Amino acid sequence: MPTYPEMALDPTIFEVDPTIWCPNKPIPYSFLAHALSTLTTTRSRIAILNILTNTLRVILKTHPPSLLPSLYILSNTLSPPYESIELGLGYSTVTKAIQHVSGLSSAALKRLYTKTGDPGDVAFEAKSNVRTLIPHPPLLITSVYDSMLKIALAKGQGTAKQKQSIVEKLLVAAKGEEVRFLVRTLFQNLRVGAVRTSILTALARAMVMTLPSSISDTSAINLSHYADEALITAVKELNLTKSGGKKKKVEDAVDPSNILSEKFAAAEALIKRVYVQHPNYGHIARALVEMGLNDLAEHVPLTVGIPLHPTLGSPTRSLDEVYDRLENLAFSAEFKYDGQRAQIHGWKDSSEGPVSVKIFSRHLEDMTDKYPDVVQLVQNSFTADPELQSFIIDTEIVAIDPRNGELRTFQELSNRARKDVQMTEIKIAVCVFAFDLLYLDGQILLQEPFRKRRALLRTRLPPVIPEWKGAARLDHVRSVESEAGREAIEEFWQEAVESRVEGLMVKLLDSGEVLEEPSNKKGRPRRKPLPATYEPDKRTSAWLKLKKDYVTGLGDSLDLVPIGGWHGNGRKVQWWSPVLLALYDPSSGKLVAVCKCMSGFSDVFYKSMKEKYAEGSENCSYQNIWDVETGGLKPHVYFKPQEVWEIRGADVTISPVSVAALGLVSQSRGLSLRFPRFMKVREDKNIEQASIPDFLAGMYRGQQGKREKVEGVDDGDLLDATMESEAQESEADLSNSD
DNA sequence: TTTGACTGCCC
DNA sequence: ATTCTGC
DNA sequence: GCAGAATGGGCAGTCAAA
Repeated sequence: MPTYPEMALDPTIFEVDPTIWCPNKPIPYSFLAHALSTLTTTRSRIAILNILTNTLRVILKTHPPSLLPSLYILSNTLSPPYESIELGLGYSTVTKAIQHVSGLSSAALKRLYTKTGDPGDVAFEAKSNVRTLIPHPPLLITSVYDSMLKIALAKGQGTAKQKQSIVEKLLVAAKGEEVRFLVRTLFQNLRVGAVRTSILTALARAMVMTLPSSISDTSAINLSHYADEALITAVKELNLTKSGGKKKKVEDAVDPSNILSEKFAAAEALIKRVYVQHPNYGHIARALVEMGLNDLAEHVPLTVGIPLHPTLGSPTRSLDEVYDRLENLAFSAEFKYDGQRAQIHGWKDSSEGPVSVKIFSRHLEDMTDKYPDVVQLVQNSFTADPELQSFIIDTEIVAIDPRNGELRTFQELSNRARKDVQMTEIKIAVCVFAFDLLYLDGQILLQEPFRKRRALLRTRLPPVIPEWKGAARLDHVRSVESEAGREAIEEFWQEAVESRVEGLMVKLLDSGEVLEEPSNKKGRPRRKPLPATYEPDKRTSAWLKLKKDYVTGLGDSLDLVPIGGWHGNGRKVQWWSPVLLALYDPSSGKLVAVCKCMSGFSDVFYKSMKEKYAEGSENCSYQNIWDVETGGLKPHVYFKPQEVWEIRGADVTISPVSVAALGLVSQSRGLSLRFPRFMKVREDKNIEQASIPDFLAGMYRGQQGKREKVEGVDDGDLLDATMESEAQESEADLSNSD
């Protein structure tokens, strides 16, 4: 194994040695493992970016074909998100393989797991005692990636064994740190403090400093993107002397480190912008390796049929906060429906040609197969408007009652089949609530203000209610504009609270300026631009999500008793996480588990919890000695019940594992909580004063009671007998005995 | 053939 | 999804 | 304020075991 350099150096000081391997020889996986291992030694963002930048520079300089597999391994993916290639293995298969290769018992591995809280660390320790007799050729970055692909592509009977054997071969060949990161990669949880954003930042910096060795003809290259030798040397000298003496005052414009920073910033912005509009490392790596940073955005453009990262909203806790943040700028308040985010692409390659449709999820998975009814709807829109050539819309797909369009729950939408769905087999009807238009007839609209995008959406893609009741509908989200006055907005919010939507999305209509948050006390307040453009991948302040769940006194709040816990993973390895929580059932005097909870605890609270319920103390047992009912939830340890916590959730759900309130709503299923999180300790309550099953059942019924018609389409047609009976059946499934 | 463990992905 | 933490 | 990490309920789909 070669001796690897110190990776955390400032990139101007780090020397890329092109002879570290034979020129153009594939790069050993041990190099990547070395880099990943170095990453885990620091939490400094600067150091992390240095390590990643230097790693990618070495790859660009010595073996550009290794760039793409390296990007996949670093980002814990195998393919672009919209091409679903999944490993299909997890704890069970990998643990079996580790067991087989290390020869350790399953109990010994469990002990290691409890101690380290990381499967990679378990494998590392397990294998550290194993002496391999036969020397193995070194693993290569490319060969590791190819093995992963092989695992992912295995299909059908007998594949579990096949996958396990590939994993075992990898583990046998892996040495030292390679074992740790190989296993973390197989678990798709690298935990090195760097995910997509850092990788893209480092890729940009690496490109600025290192022209890939694959670009031989530099005459066609615009070198202004890059830092030349002289600049790098100048910054290096500054960096080397900086620590010793005082930095000499230089004009900003000629300060070499400023010039380099600016080149970095420009390349980072470019690569990030390109990636979020066209999230495909393969296309980006190819363009970079062949043509460098030149015209990257033109080589890898936003493309109909390839998803872009959606804009996200910032959580907001009250209407007051909304007005505080947007001041007097015009906004639209929209219903936030409880369904599934969907980015829908529709296009014709020629005016007579067939219509192509793709439907992508919030995380850019291709779910076209799940919604043939929506595909049909889109195709009909093209038929209805022969002028239409292409579009990308942002929508929420919501389950509806096919008879009248009433909204149904998220849980009902979840019941839809996902693969190879045939039109004739659809059981859950949907409405597509469109709220944004990103692309129309070959024009990218991201830079247009929301008011304009929305106007185009409304005129070019009008609502559709097909004749057949089970067909997908198209509608626009219901909204009220700030121009209608605060009272109208309050009223609209009230309507949202009382109906089956999650709350409101408040969106800036025109680009403007707002007061910057007074982050440091002495800085005087400044105006900061707030664009109303579509910002892929950003949690923007121009979109505020106001969920009733966030607003104090509106969400569902329960007082529950902690009755057990699990050993935490990763950074929570020394604490109990998650914690099992229970209702108090006065009729039996027993505590009944409702849900697990891991959100809302501060580190300080975790520490005190671990002290109070210390392993081996009288408050903590491996057996269920306090006789609590946990249903399908089996914690590692049981707590002596003694306190009450306020727990908040967004909804009450019918649960396949919970036995809380069993028999009150359904004969066979209990109730649980969606998005549970810890609010505070109820010092004033003892465990007999915790919430009871009747209370939880009442909350569930309250939710079900909200059946007002809330969407905008009016529809008084006759009922379709078939769909009606099906709808009632599915409702019976959910809300009553089964 | 049915059941159940496991995985991936919605929120 | 939600939430907390370090930079 | 960003970036990262650690996890929630619950569904369909896949494959192995019963």
